[in-house]
Amino acid sequence: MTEIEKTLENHQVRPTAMRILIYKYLAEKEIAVALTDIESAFAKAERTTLYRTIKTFEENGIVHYIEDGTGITKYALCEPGCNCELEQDLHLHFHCHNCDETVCLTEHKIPHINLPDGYVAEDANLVLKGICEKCSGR
Amino acid sequence: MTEIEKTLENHQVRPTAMRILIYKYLAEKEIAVALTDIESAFAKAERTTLYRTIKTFEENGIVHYIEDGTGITKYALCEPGCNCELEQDLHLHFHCHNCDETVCLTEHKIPHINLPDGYVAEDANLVLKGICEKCSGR
DNA sequence: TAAACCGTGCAACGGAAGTGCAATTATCGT
DNA sequence: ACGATAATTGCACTTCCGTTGCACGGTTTA
Repeated sequence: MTEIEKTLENHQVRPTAMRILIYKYLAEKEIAVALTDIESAFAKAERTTLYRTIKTFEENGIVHYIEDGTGITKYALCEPGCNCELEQDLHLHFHCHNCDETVCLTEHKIPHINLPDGYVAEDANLVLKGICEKCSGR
Repeated sequence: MTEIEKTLENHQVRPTAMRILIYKYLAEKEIAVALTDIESAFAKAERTTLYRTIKTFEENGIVHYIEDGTGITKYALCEPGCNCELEQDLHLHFHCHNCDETVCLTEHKIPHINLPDGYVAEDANLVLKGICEKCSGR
């Protein structure tokens, strides 16, 4: 049994061929991917299957989804031990408007914000936008 | 000439009847509104007209759009003197998952973040999610 | 082994965003 | 005041993405 299969089982996800392939794809990509990206990578597979696979991954804490402001939901593998539900675990994301890629900046957490009375924050989403490392030419 | 008409002209937008109505609607609402909200408020008007009106408003700095993570673009009037293009002018937004309303917290600015080398941030979007003042019962 | 369950494929739906074009309305120069 | 011109609006249609229902097939479990 491979590492990937173990990982999937650890998250109560049965390691089918499709799921292993998609997991591998996500692991190789260093950026957040949209459903359409996975579709073009796996042109032979059904759109629905990919959709439900990523949905299963999400529900079982294998990936987290990212709203980068493009209106298209993207996904990225959770870090080992990441707990996306807790506010202090929330990292920020960077969206490059040149290459349209979104990356997780896992080491950068969202700073705590003091809200007005009556507001209770349970979640947060911070997306910085601009030019990424690759496109800025360093 | 009313205040609203003056405001529109200040932003190089011709004050048509439709636009004045929509501006008034936005001004009365204290929360960010989606296109569909405007549609239901102005059921008699054409969807496209509303769409293009809000687009015009946006291009001329009358409203700014908000990505609150629901996948639906929302809009809110800019504060007088607000300059949404400058990073230091970016305020944050709060989305309540109970009433599904999004409010601008204009007095709360997005804190500055130090990015890794090569990344150039030009814009930012921060949405806090939870229970709003109205729904938390204070 | 039969039954239950889960994953996958196929088809179709629905909402939201966007476009092209014709018709109407407002603006401007003369 | 009038026609030319440009901006605004209405209508029809398209596209894209996310989502669901249903049926088939393989796998697991009693």
